[in-house]
Amino acid sequence: MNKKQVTTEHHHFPWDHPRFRSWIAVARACQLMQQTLTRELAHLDIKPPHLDILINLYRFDGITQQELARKLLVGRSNMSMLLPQLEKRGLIERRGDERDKRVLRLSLTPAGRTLTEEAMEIQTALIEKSLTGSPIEDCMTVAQSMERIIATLLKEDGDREHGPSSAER
Amino acid sequence: MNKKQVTTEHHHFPWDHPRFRSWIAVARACQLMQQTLTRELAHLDIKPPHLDILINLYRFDGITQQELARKLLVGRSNMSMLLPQLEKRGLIERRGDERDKRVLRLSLTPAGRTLTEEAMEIQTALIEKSLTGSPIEDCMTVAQSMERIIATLLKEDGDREHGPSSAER
DNA sequence: ACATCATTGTACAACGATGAACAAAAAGCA
DNA sequence: TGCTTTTTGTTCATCGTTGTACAATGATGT
Repeated sequence: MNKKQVTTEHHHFPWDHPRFRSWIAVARACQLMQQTLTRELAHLDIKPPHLDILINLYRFDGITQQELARKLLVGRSNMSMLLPQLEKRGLIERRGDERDKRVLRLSLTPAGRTLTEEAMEIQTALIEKSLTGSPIEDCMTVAQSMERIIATLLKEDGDREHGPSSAER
Repeated sequence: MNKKQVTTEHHHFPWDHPRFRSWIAVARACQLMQQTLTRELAHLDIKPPHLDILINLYRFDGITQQELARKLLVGRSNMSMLLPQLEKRGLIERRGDERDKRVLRLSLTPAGRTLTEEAMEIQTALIEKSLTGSPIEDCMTVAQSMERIIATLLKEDGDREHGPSSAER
């Protein structure tokens, strides 16, 4: 009687679906990771959104606000709110492009680069610590699944709006 | 010289770490899923946070605000802001417990239950559609990895605060 | 050249999430 | 009993995110 007499696979409730349960776990893990990162980043006086920006400037010097927003999957207005803060703190610079006077090209200051390296170290350590329980091959499986999901969602998402997106980060 | 003379595995940059790249994919997938769900839920006039609440009331009738907040991994104040909205819309009820006059016990109204079922259908469909590219066994691997991450983060997280947490959702 | 449309960044109002401070009720302990 | 501590929920200020509307600039087409 320990099979609960459930012989059908009707899945009356969402939480009986294996994919649903999987995704809930993903969402909760993400939420927790974000909260933990927020705490561990606190003494640098930055938050995950700022770090996302800094890392992208670290990789892609001279990027524009538009491109940055697209990589981070956020709206342009978001960048217009956050970037002036980082600029006032002397972490980034915004220079207008001469050939296209609409765009602002972004780059890290030396102080910004130093801070970014410290913050990336913290983030990397946190991720390593959280994922040491999972073998590398499992991580690759996870990555593949997530890439597929991203591709699926981005397809119907990109159709409706901002043109061809990449979001490679 | 196109191998950049890097023969070691030193991983100078975070994005060279396989676990780091895996996690970035997870975070981006989560972000996209949330945005997509927000859009598909729009015509019901609710957002993912509301749905999270409703689903938990659907499963755990008579739960308190504190318990609900702990399951959702958010602060109590958050519930104090959101629940009155849902109550005014006639989707939930809040009745004071007689034996403990501090707590408010939450339950869905018939209208709330109906709406929750509609919303869950939308969410389930979205998840199924996004994950059909991944075989069930991969989903199970993902779920296991995420559970491990949740356990790891919750351990050091629960130490600092609210006592024993479960967050089973 | 001129009109039209698209793109880039900003301003603003609305909303969800957070942490701190607070009041009320309960629990623990002398 | 009376005191302290804990728990539960609320209030408030702050912050990140979104969508809309807008101005400036560039691109396109006639």
